[in-house]
Amino acid sequence: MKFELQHTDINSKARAGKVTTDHGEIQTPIFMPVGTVGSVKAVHQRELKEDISAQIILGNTYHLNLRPGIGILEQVGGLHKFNGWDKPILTDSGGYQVFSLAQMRKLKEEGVTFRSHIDGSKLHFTPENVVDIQRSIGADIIMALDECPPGDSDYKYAKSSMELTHRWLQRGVNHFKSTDPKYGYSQTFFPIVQGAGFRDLRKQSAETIASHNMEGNAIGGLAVGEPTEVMYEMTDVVTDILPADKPRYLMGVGTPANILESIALGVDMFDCVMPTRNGRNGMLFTSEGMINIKNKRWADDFTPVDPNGSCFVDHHYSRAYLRHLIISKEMLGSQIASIHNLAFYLWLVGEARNHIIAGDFHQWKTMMVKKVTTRL
RNA sequence: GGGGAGAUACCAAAGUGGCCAACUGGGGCAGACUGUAACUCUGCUGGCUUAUGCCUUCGUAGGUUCGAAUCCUGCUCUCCCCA
Repeated sequence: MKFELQHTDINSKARAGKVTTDHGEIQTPIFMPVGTVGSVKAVHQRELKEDISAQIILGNTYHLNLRPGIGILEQVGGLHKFNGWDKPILTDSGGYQVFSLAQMRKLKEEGVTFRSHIDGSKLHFTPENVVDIQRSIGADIIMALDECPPGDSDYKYAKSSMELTHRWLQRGVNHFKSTDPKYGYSQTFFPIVQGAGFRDLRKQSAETIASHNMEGNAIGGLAVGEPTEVMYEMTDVVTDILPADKPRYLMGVGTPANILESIALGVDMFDCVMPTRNGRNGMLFTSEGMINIKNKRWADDFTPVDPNGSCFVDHHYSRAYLRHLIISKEMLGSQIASIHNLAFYLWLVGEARNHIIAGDFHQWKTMMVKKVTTRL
């Protein structure tokens, strides 16, 4: 993987860059649609490419390991072959499941044991075997196994959790360096900053992560219950330390406003389930504000889903029709809403990039944050 | 023509003397959702007003009772079975 830093904003820490992988280039800042089980829910690959202009998508180690299982993925030659997505794929390590499936896991120095949410069977993840699994999945970008502690963790817990993540990181890096890609293209490995809501821990973690000198770095453990200002503050602290010549990935974030603010703080890569999940639940993000399409006021609004939108569904369908579909729980509703939201997210980061390059990012962002947080 | 069952809030359906403004589900109206256990979850859904308050409601008209959606009588309507 290669990263080229192309422009840096004068009035903020925003950057425009280019990541190059064996599966193609990624223009940053970028948003990466989440496809947990190898599928961006309700969206097919041609739509991802042509309507949404996605440049990279996510998969998840925990979920893909359960289904279809590593055997199948190795047999077919990796996830790209399996799901028909020939652009880059990044896989999360299962660190988020340490947080989201907290009731069904046990943390130990060695690793983490999950109770499968599907059949209750035991799964053991270590910093080493999640590298193996991600190599088998064929991810272009492999994430380190981390512990993602809740946003309201106290200092003592946050510190010991961070230290565990750091020890795991060393093991993960060692293992990554001693193993090879399985399918003939290169894979890279991103470590993850932790430290919950504490500046000194975040600082310490960012320094530790940076010292491993990997090709890119991630910021984890944010947007997990802490106040938004804390999230920005932590991001700010961390991006001051992480090297400028490597991409920075803020994991799991976020709302359109979160993304704009974080771009201004020097983040290059984002992923979030919000455009897809909230879309399925009837929430649309647009350049003029947020729409709860289930609200009665849209029942007879026969204007386009998003007149400013860039993709087919935005102009082909009306708000009234989309509301009808979502309320009737029709699959097409989920599809339209997901495609629209993802296309908007990709448009948003693309515009951010254009404005960074043009030099007026800061004022554009200020205006855009206002719009995007409006409720229509 | 004979016999039987039933009418409860927008719909369906519990409740068969006080704990009933009335279970529950659907529908409706809002809200939530941030590295996806999520096409999911939460709240409200008679009126006034928001209170340990009042008023009006369980087909309809009366009655019994301290007290009725619940018991009795008349009426209206619906459904099922047999002719």
